Amino acid sequence: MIMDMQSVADILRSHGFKVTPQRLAVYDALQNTTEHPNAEMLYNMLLPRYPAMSLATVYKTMEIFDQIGLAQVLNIGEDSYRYDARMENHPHVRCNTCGRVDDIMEFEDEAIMNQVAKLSDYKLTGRQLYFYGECPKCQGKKKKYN
Amino acid sequence: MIMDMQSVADILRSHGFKVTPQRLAVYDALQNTTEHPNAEMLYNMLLPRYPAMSLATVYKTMEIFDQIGLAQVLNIGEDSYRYDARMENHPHVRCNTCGRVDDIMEFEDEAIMNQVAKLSDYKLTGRQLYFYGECPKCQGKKKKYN
DNA sequence: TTATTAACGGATAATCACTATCCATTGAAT
DNA sequence: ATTCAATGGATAGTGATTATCCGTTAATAA
Repeated sequence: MIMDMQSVADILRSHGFKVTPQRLAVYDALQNTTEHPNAEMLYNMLLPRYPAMSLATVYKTMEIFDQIGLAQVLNIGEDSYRYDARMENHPHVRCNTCGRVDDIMEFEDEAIMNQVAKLSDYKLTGRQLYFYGECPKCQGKKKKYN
Repeated sequence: MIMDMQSVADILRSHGFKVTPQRLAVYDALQNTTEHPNAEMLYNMLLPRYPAMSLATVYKTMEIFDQIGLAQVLNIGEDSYRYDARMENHPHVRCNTCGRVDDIMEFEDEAIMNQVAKLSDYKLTGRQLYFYGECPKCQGKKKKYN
């Protein structure tokens, strides 16, 4: 769960990818935020320290991270993908008012998987569970999204 | 759950939208398929009978249906949206091999909603549950997606 | 340490699903 | 039947993501 830069470098190399300052910087930025940034948010987070950073590099890096299991891609029903460095499969909640996306950790989903497997006849390999509502701070405000 | 064309017409009118042959045709096509088509699939389904149909009309119609509760929009992690005329909230499963998307009906999700509400402090209003795996026909074949 | 080279980063063009715009046509209220 | 705002179709525009190109760099070997 905790992933230091040495481990990230090892995983990159073990999959035949080079270890570059940009890739480590992207990983570091993603790991040190809880806001599930999209590519542009990551780009803007990195720009102050890496003025030469390119948005294309962020996309290419995230594609690699997704491939080799260093990040997962979220499709929360917005116009862009969001990224998450937490690799344990867990549900997400988005606030319809402020747009923030939170992790739901410690969610027990084995019962769900069994129920779905039984109802569907599929051999299940993954899942994405998204919930929508009002976050604690926004309850009572007027909706902005959806 | 069963929605005849008269009811569709009434719902459109009651929301201030006009009833047009195109809108009824789109609804009819969507209701009579189980494959969760995206806009282009719907467009191609309609083309033989409505040669003047426009892809833009499909998109505009689906946006209205989504607004007034005649269809729901799915984000299954593909490059396009899929649509579903079944309005009861229910999970979906996509086959990683053939790409088909199936409904999971009769899924009991009250326990999940309660669990998530407790873990998140959100006031929940909706959810989208997506599962991935191999459909019965594809089990044993080699993966095509993801 | 240097040489070599395939992979990489950055800039930018291209792609493609979706949306906005424009205008002739049409549903529906009078 | 008349009127007119809403609509459909054609098409241009948008914006997130991807592909391309080329000078640079990480990694391996000399």
